[in-house]
Amino acid sequence: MTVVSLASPRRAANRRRRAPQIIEAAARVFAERGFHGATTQDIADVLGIRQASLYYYFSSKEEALEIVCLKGVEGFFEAGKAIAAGPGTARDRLSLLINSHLSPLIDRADFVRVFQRERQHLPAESRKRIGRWSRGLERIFEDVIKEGIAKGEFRADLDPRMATLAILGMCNAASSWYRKENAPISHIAAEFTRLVIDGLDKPAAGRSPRHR
Amino acid sequence: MTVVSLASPRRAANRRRRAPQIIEAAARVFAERGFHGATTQDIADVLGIRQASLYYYFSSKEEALEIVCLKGVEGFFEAGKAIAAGPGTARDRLSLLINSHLSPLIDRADFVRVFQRERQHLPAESRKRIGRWSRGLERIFEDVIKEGIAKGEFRADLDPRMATLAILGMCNAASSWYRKENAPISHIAAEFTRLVIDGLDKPAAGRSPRHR
DNA sequence: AATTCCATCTATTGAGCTATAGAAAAATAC
DNA sequence: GTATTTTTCTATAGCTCAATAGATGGAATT
Repeated sequence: MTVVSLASPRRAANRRRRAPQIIEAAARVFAERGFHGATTQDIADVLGIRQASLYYYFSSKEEALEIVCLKGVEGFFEAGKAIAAGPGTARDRLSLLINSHLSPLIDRADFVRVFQRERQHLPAESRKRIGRWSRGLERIFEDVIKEGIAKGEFRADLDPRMATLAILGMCNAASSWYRKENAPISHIAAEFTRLVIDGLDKPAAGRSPRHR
Repeated sequence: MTVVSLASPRRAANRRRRAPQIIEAAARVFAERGFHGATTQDIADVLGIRQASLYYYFSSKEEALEIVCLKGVEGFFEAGKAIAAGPGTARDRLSLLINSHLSPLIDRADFVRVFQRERQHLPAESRKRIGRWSRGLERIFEDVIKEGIAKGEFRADLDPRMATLAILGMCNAASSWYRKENAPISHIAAEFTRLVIDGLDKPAAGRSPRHR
């Protein structure tokens, strides 16, 4: 009978260290050239290994894309749900949502970018699964906005769907310019929040600030 | 000596009718699958002709992409410049800019989408040329916002660069959802404008509306 | 009717890419 | 230090795709 050798701690650790490097390289290359524009050779070049060696870590290019996309959304949804269900005014929670939506750019920009732009090229199965999360996140924003309207914090004549799409579009776009602009995420989030809540307009003189 | 026969009106007209169809098919396919994900066979299928026949109309797939991208920006910049230089308050002009930026979605959505997402795959030469237009458009928005601040219409504590990127991101994102949402462009533009100028916040009771 | 020109077709080349098979080397265990 | 397991390598099969060359049929021209 075959003795199934338990993976030794050290071996498992090695692999656990290597696999993420492979996926990070894939994320970088996919982010730069797009899924179909990138070759597995490009990924191997980043790592300094042979193209075929990659297939020890994933069994197809599409699987690599799926792993990258998963890392691009994971956390997003849970964090959002917690914020939406948490305490505070709709304003407060919307502000936190914007922050939470932007902060993965700090350390996972390539993953987020790939998730945003390349998930359409996933095989139907995983695309649907990931699409569900995405729509879930939309709803979280939309519900907070609706609540804000219902509670009289936000304008009643607002189209909450449009507002949601506007805010998400604004945040998502940041993934494509935030490197070039080198503004800290905290600043971007603060400006976005203020813009969304108060607008560009200057309050007329002699009035007290509405909040804060 | 060779007699160069002038293109007959009818023939020229035929070609003038056909070439745009070819490019429209390319736009559709590029928009759907991305430049590298799309094959020339896909384009030919839309038109019901053979793959090789396309090369009568363009000399490479990249050239087709360039033509599509050009149709995706043409007009944008001129229209924006005219609005920015025109009459009205900064508020008014910003509103017009948002409108003008969204309206090509009505009849050129695929072209706009391809311009936004696939222009990175153009050869260096044309990518730079098109990038220049794009940055020009950013400046138009940014200048109007700066003017609004200078004239006291907009908040003085605003970061005009962030505001510009926020507004453009918001508008550009519309190309990826406006078909599904079936809201008329005029409504989207109106909601976006209001959001950007006034924000989500409900003015405190007892105050007069700030404008309009 | 003969000729010229246009649009599309058939056929094919050649390059580039993913993925597999099996060998080699490196790391780890006994 | 020998055996085992993990990781990477070489080699290549098999496919897809962009692009070229030259033929064909029909419309327009003379």
